[in-house]
Parts: sequence; C-alpha cells; structure tokens
Amino acid sequence: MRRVTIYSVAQACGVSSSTVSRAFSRPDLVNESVRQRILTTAAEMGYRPNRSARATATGRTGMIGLVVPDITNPFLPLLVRAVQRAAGLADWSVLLVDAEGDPTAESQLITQLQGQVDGLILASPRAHPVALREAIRDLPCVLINREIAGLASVICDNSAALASIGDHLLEMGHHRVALVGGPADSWVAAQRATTVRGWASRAGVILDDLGPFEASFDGGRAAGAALLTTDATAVFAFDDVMACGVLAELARRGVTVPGERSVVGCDDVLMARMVTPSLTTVTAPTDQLGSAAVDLLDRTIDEPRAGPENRTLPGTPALRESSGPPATP
Amino acid sequence: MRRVTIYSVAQACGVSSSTVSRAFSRPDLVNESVRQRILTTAAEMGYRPNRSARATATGRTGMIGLVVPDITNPFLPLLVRAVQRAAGLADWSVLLVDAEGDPTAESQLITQLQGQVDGLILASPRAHPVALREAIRDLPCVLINREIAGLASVICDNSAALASIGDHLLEMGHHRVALVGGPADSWVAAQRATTVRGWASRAGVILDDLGPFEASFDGGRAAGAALLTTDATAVFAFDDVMACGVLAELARRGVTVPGERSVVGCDDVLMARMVTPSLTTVTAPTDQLGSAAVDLLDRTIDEPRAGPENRTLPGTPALRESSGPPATP
DNA sequence: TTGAAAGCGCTAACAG
DNA sequence: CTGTTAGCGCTTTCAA
Repeated sequence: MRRVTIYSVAQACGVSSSTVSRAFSRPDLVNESVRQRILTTAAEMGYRPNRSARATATGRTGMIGLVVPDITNPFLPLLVRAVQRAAGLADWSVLLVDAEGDPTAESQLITQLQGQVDGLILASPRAHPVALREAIRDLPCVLINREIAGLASVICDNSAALASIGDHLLEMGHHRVALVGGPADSWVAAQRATTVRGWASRAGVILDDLGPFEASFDGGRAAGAALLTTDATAVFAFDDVMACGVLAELARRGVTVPGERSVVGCDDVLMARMVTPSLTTVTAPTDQLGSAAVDLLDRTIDEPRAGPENRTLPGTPALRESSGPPATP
Repeated sequence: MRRVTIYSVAQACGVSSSTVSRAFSRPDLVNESVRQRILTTAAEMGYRPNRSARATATGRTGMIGLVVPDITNPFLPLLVRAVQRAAGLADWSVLLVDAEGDPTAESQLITQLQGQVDGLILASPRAHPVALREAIRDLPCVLINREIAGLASVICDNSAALASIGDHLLEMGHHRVALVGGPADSWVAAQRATTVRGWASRAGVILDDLGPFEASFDGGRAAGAALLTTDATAVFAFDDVMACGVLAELARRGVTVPGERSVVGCDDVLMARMVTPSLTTVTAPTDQLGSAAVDLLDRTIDEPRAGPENRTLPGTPALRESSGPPATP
C-alpha cells in the first residue's frame, strides 16, 4: 500500500511511466485505448498527480499568488471569487495572501511568494512603487486598480458612471455637493477624487472637499459629521463602506436620506443593497476585472518580453434609494 | 544570469550544495560562521528556495487547503484571515478554495487538492458526509463548525451566549419570540435552532418557529415578513446576514426596532455594527477558531494515528441597539 | 561539521 | 505512438 505514482500505475498497466505521464499531461500523444486503460486503472488505484514533482520538472508551479491589501474589505471577496473562477478555468490554483491592511507587509509577502508561484495578481496594492517593483522582481505580474509604469494592469474606470450620477443629482436640483476622500496614499481614491472634481467644475457645481478620512465605516461616520458642517445637499463617498458610515452617522443624528442629504457610494458591495436606504453607487465589473487580470497574467507568463498590457473596464451607475431630490426649503 | 539554486550559492561560497541546503533548513547542523557567509551571499545573489523541489524531496508541500462554502458570506473573510495568520506563524501557505455556495463542488474541490496540500481545513462544509469523507481520503483534516464522526473539529458553541441573550429578552418582558431557521442542511443552523428551542422551553417562552429560509439577505427579508404574521416581540435570526434582512424588511414596513420588535443575529460580522440600529448578536471567537484549527491540523499531520481531537470555543453575547424592551400596549 | 551520492515523482528530449 | 534516459532543485542518509 505505498504511494501511488506514475510508476505503480505504469506497472499495473504494463506500460512505461512516460506513457502514464503523457496520458495525463499530453493526452493527445497517446493511443486512445491505452489512455483509457491508464485512466481507469489510475482512478481505481487512486492515483493523484503530484503537483510539486511536476513543478520541479517543468519549472512551473501552476499557482498564482493573489495579494489583497485587506480581505475584510467587502469589495475583495467578490474579486477573490472572480479571480479564482477565472484561474480555475485556466487550471491554476490561487494562493491568497492578505496584507491585513499593512502596506509594507505587501512587499514582504510578495517576496515570500517568489519561487512558489508562476505569477502574481496584486489587487489595489498600497505599497510604495519602489518596494513593490523590488519585491516583484521578474515575476510576471498584473495589477488590479492601480497603475505603475512598466507593469500590466486592469483598472476599473468609474469616471463616466460617477459623472452620470453627478448629472443626475444636478438634474434633481443639487447644486452643491461634497466629496469624501479616501486614504491619501490610495491610487483609486486619487482617481475617484479627480473624477468628481472634474465633473463638478465642468458642471458648475460647488464642491466641498472633505477628508481624507480613513477608508472604513468609522471613517465614514466622521465624514458624515463633517458633511453636516457644510451646505452640500449630496455627497460622493470614496467607497460603499464609507458611504455606509455616512448613512449611519446621518441616521444617528436624525438627518433624513435622501430628503436632507443624498449619499453616493462606489463599488456596489453586497452591503450596498442591504443598508436602509439602499445605496446609490457605482457597480464595479468584478467578474470581468478578475478574468481580465488572469487573462493578462496568462499572456505575461507566456510572452514575458511583450510590453505590459493595460486594460480598462467601466463601472456602471446604480441608482438606488439613497439619492433623490433635495428638500425644497 | 541563470536561476539561483543551492548549487550556484554553494559554488560562490566554496562549499557543497548540502551545506547550503542545511544552512536554510537545518541551521543548527552547520557551523555558525559558514552559515552566515552562506546566508549573506545567498541574499546577495537573490536566492529563493524552490518550494516545489523541497516538496518533492520531503513529501511535504508546506501548504494547507482552506475550503470555504461561500467566500461572499461576510463571516468567512474574518475566518480566512485568522487561519492565514495562524498558518503563517507555522510557516504554512494557505490555498484558499471557494465552493461558491455549491455543496457538491466542495467534495470535487477537495479531491483536486489531493497531492497538492499537506492538510485541509474545511470551514462549515455543507457537503454530504459520505462525499466529504471520500474526497478527504486520508488527508489530515480539521473541520470548523461542523462535526463528523472520526474527524477533528473546532466548533463555536453559541448556546450559552444565545441563552443569555434570551434571558435578557425575557427580563425585558419578551414572552413570545420567533426563531428564523437557516438552511435545512446546515449543521450550524441545526445547532442554533436546537439551542434556541431548548432555551425557550426551559424559560417557558412561546416560540414561533419560522423557516427554514435561505441564509441570505433576501431570505432574511422573507423572514421579516413572516415575523409580522406572528405576535412574537423578538426574533432570533440564524445569522447576522439574515438578521440584517429582517431589519431591512421591518424598516421598509415602518416597523420600529427595538420598539415593536427586537432582533438578534449571530456571528458578529462587520456589518452587524454598521446597520442602523446596530445588531445584538453573538460574537464568534474568530481568531481562536482559526488558530485552533491550524493547531489541530498540525497535530493531525504530525501524529496521524492519534484519535481526532475536538475543540469547542464559546461565543459571547453582544448587546446592541436592536434589542430592547417591547412596547407596552 | 561537511561532502558525495542517491533519490523524491514527474517531464521532456530523443530514439525507435 | 511508446520506451529510454536524463534531469528539475532540494533533502537526506552515510561516510569521512
């Protein structure tokens, strides 16, 4: 009852180990009937290919590392699922690594992944670009929601969606809106802020620039409090989590939404539908982000010399209960 | 500029490859000064041990598989983090696998992990015990929040916490409460239901047994509607997600909480603090669950013949805004 | 404390 | 289409 290897299967089938190997990894190169025989006896014997052995032989582990800045951010589980699904289709396993909110941990963790994965997907990394590049070395790598020169990336462009929601607010009569910024070192936060500022100046809307706040529920509550010091009738929050914080703070103070203030989030995490009132937000194309990232990584691995590709996917507006016409005084 | 291996490092140091190998994996067996020299030149050369090669040689991958039923369930990211952290301390990598809500996928995915991981942690698996055992084979395995004869497990026992919250409700004057059951095939759901029923009969409280409902936000909304057909003044929901659904439905219908109905959840996910009113619930000892699971797995791997160990950790009550005295008619 | 050498299970030319 | 034969990078006896 020793371990089942290609050798034991080969012996049981009266073929050579290479044939068994081929039956699994290069099925087209082996006679159909022989292949069937091998496959069935292998199944009977309970054979499982040893991935590590294959990896030493081929130099490929069949694994990709997925590094997330903070798995408790509700946006990430959806992305993780999307990446896993796409990776599975390409017969890759995903090694998930959580930086637990610490930007410097990111680069360390990446370093540790060297020699363990064939490639890397970094979801909205917060680490310093220099540290990041150093950690990545020459591992094939794709960024999600961040751009760094020389690296492939997939980004979600929310500008059209945010502008469209802005226009909608304007039509409803909001002429003064607030912007709740995310963390100062966040690439997406900067993107979104720029977008909203651009829209406001184009639309001739007065913008109250609040923050930056911590990108958390409590950060959102603080932002909610800050919002009330302004005359803005609507607010763009950095993301849904913060928007939920804003909603909670407004509710606590008895401020009605959308009557007294309209609130807009970003990402469309599950929670956005669950809160009361449900949140007007921008839906990120999570599945496409994941599969695009895997797709790009695939190419980067196969053709390391090809220049880094960048792909942009648009978010879509989701108008819900938290936005509406301002109360007419 | 070829790949850096123990051989290149050995050559650069004027020692044999075995010595380099030992310098990393058995540091005590090599002369301190030699070791230092090896370590520094290895670092300079950018050497990274090849995990796959080590795995083929030792028969251990250094990876554990973590199978979750549905990563979008907000309880799981917290658990994932806890497991990862504990695993990292023991120098293990975690291969996360998401069954995307499909119980039969669980066993398939487990099968695929064979030969790829040294052990398995299954978080509240929903699959049939027979299928599960078959898939697991003789891979060391620890269950979280489910018991199956012959397998090690770590479970969170909420009975004391739920009873204590029940008693508190009773003291405040609730004499009729409802129970919103989770999915029929869920082990935890059955546990919790039994606990609440037991408490109710002991406390002499009338129990309205609703459900089972789908364990989702929408399931919770349905439950909220069902709740209003009863005279119960308080409700125990299967988990926080459902409880949030109940809250949302009650809010939609203008039913006040806790004035007209009190709502109790279970798990204490991030969302529980974010909803308005914040949710009275049972806090699961997530970190301990994770580290206990890793700890048990460690033992199971080291001493496969030792009988399966089972560990129980208590949840703790968290009284928040969603529970209070019933309106006096 | 170190080195030589034999594997670990699998793949990949290269012949046949 | 199939078998032979080297490795892949690392660990681990066994001697020295």
